[in-house]
Amino acid sequence: MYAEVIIDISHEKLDRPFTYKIPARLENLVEEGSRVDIPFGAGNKIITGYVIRLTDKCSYDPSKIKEITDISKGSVKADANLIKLATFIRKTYGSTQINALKTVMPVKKCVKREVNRRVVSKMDSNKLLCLAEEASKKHKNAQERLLRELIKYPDISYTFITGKMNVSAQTINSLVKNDVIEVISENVYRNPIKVDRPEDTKNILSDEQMKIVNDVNADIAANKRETYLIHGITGSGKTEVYMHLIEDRIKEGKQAIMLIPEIALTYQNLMRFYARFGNMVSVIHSKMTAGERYDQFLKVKEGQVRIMIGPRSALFTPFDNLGIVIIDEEHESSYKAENMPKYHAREVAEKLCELTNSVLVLGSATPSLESYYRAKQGIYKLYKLNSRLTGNTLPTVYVEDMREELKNGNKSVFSKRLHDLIKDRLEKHEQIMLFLNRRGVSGFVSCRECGEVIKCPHCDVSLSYHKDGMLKCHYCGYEKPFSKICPKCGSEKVRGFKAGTQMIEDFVRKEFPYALTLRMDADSTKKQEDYESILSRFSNREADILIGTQMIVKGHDFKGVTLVGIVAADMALNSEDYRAGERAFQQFVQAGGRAGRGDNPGEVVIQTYQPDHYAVNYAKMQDYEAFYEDEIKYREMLMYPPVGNLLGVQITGEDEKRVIKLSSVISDMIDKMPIRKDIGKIGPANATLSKKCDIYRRVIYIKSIDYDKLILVKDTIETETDKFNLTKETVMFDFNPMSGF
DNA sequence: AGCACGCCGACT
DNA sequence: GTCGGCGTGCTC
Repeated sequence: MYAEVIIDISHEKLDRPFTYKIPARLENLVEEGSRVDIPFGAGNKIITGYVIRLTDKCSYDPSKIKEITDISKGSVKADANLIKLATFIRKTYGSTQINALKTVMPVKKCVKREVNRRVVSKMDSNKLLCLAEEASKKHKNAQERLLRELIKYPDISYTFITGKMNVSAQTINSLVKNDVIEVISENVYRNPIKVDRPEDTKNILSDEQMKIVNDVNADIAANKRETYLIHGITGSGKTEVYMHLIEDRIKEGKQAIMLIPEIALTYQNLMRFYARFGNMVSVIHSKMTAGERYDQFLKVKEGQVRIMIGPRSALFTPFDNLGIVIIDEEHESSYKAENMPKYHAREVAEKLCELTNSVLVLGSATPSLESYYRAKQGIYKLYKLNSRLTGNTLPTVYVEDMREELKNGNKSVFSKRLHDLIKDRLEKHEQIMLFLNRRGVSGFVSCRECGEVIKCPHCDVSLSYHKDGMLKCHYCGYEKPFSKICPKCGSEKVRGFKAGTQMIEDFVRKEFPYALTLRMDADSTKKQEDYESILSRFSNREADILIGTQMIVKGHDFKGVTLVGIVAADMALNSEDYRAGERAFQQFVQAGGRAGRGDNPGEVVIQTYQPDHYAVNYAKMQDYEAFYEDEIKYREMLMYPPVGNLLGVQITGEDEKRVIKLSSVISDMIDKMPIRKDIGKIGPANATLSKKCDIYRRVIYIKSIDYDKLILVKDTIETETDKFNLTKETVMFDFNPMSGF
């Protein structure tokens, strides 16, 4: 017997099956999906590979065929469906076979828990100095170095000592023995969510909810496999529908996968599932180690776990009898993978359901254009949940024209209405959320004399001013002290334009000194715990106002919030890629969904310089349908997804001239292709972020009605550029990108 | 990706 | 006459 093996080296030239002989002792142990150790290359180096097929004859010179060494220890074989899924991913998103396999395979990597070790001094500095001098006399150089460092910093990270300071673990241990220092280890990752079971509040379904559950169940009973899109406004009880559908599949002896955006993977959101289903539920999240994730998959294999909840990777849970896949907040961009293979969870889920004869349920308050388009075409079945369960009305939305405010002499960041409403809510002790867009989160620094903007030397972005007197780059972390002197004209007129969450916080403090504020952005939430603690503090009403970026929009329920302010809506409207309108509309509606989830009705204020923008208008009316009709016309006209398809080609490298040259060579290549007349080309041009961490970035976009033509374009570019043997430049592809490069 | 084979320059 | 540079090609 022979096995076709994909080897674990990610290179196009090796991206094909290699045939190996199965030795007699492994005869019945090697199966499709097994992870095996194999000798490879002239040096017969042992590497791992994945068996994708078993066969009894081989088309290769038998004398050259080698034997499989062994089945990899600690591996779980992937079932045939996962391999088919990998093949689908390889074809659709153009990655290597091994990368596709690796994304779907339950692999046990290092079991080691990631820990953060610190060395802490147990002595005061005088004692340390004595010890250091003593060590010096005895020529214990390493010990002396460490002791002197400890005088300055009594708390140093372990890796810094063994790495940068070049002090061995031996030295550290001897100091630990003498009770001079101690080593403290702490887990970097938070513990998997603990289960205590609150009361299960199984709600009686409304007629709208009941209809969905009944329809889906009827289809399944009739052995019809459909995809359902639930368009339900925020607070309309989608989760209850999901739970009923899952429960019914469990009763049939089947299993369920539910995807939720990473950001919504919080304790409070998961509690309801634990309450209803107990330890049948398992959760994976991105902060888990590969080992922890693998353990969850083991529990699945043992049959303990029947419901998996998690981000897009939960799709690859090795269930043997899957019945349903649910994708909540299906419009979320986090369902698209950001590194290779750049798959979209919705599309992969569709394929998975087809392979396993499962049903797919998508839910969102603001469906993606893709899904709604399919629903309109009758590919998906569309359902609406139009009433909020608590009977609350939708929030009132005000659009404030900031040009008018300026004309009326209001130079503050808040319009009169927002200012008055904040004051009103503070008096009533109700909570407020203020949003700012991700882009432009931080203020920039420029010279008032010549207009020079201080930029990062490594990236094409302006540096932002921080309270500690430093200028920082949000992309590469570069920082330098702030200086008043302009590097270009030499004047002393360099000033910061604060435009971020910090500025809003300062402004609120000045304007409403008695209000308690919390701020949430990339700076204040370095660690996951910070993020969660801010949210729970706000939820416990420890603050009146939460100021943040997009991250606070998503799926969090704060009962006390009755006012939401979108301080600068324009940043969402004015980004250049074709999804800007869709994203802006989604953000406005989702933000509005945060207001008035408790007993009091909510109000939303959108501040903008473009009050007539269609996304603003439809958000004001809370009219998804009308927004869709407008947006789809624009996509149709320009053949953008979901009507057409788009391939992003990104060319990156350190040498700007070479990158420009390569991008135009690739552009010419495309022009010479026989199918040129069937496809559209945009570019080459600089990427939106034209330089990041000293890497120059250029992009070309290809438009085509036919997805397969894009695959052809990608394959052609790949094989052609392969011939150049590029070492310094890289070419990357993104099918139907979610955002511009 | 890694490793071997192979064909040219500066050294004992 | 030899050691070693890394260009080209193959890996079941």
